[in-house]
Amino acid sequence: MKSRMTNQRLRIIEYLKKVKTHPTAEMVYNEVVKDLPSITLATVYRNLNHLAEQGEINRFDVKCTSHFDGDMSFHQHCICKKCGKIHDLFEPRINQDTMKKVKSSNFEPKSINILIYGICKKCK
Amino acid sequence: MKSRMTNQRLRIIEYLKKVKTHPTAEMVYNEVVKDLPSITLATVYRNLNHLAEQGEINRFDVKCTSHFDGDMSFHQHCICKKCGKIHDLFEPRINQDTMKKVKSSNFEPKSINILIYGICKKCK
DNA sequence: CTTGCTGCAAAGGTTTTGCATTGTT
DNA sequence: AACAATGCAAAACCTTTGCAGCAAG
Repeated sequence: MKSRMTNQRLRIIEYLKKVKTHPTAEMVYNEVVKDLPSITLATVYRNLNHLAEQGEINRFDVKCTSHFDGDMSFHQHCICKKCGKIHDLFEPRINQDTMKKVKSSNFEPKSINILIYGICKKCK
Repeated sequence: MKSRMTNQRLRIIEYLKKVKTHPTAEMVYNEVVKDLPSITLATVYRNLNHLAEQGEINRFDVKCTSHFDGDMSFHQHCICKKCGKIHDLFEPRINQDTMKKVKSSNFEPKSINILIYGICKKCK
């Protein structure tokens, strides 16, 4: 099936590529609805799923909630168990090494999610 | 609060330490209920949460569903986008390196989840 | 005997879906 | 003109919670 670029999809992409947070579907909705008052959560979900499917954005799940990341560069996510904040760690080597090992195990990787749970420096 | 070892908890731990799959709460329930017919899903959830909290088992979320792993050794999970199966990859170095980098960034890690999405060798 | 744990049932939160309509290409 | 995408409302799913009774320490 061929993709069509709608206003809704465009705004969602723009927003995700702009922010450095890792918003949930609802957070994306809350932002995008400011410009497109008629958009619905269902549309946001359908677009996020579509974009993740296409490899345009990254998704990772924390406690039964998906988070979306417009930054497709190799990095990691540190999730604080106390405050819940998600911090980026930029160590591309780790993902590259993982890629290499995975490939040589005969698994064809499409995306890699590295999540570290713990306590952030503010909370400790 | 002090932990108590109940029959329910014991069976759940035994099951998770034994299997090499990465069952969801429902899968754990379906197994454990065979021995303990009166156990409920709620109890399974409460125990899984408790055990994960205590660092006795590992949890990772895929598509709004938690999976639990009794194997606490450093390894990675490859998730096939076609058949949904989760395969283990044993490359402890990757987790060790990640640990080191995270610590030097001043984040105190408790657990690390490395999830690789892609296509398994059977499916391609 | 204290209080953590369980079973039950109900509720909460996130995500998906059917359908008629709209809007891209 | 095709058919992908949308809005709306309802449903599907997974997970948590309040409460009274039970049982481990």
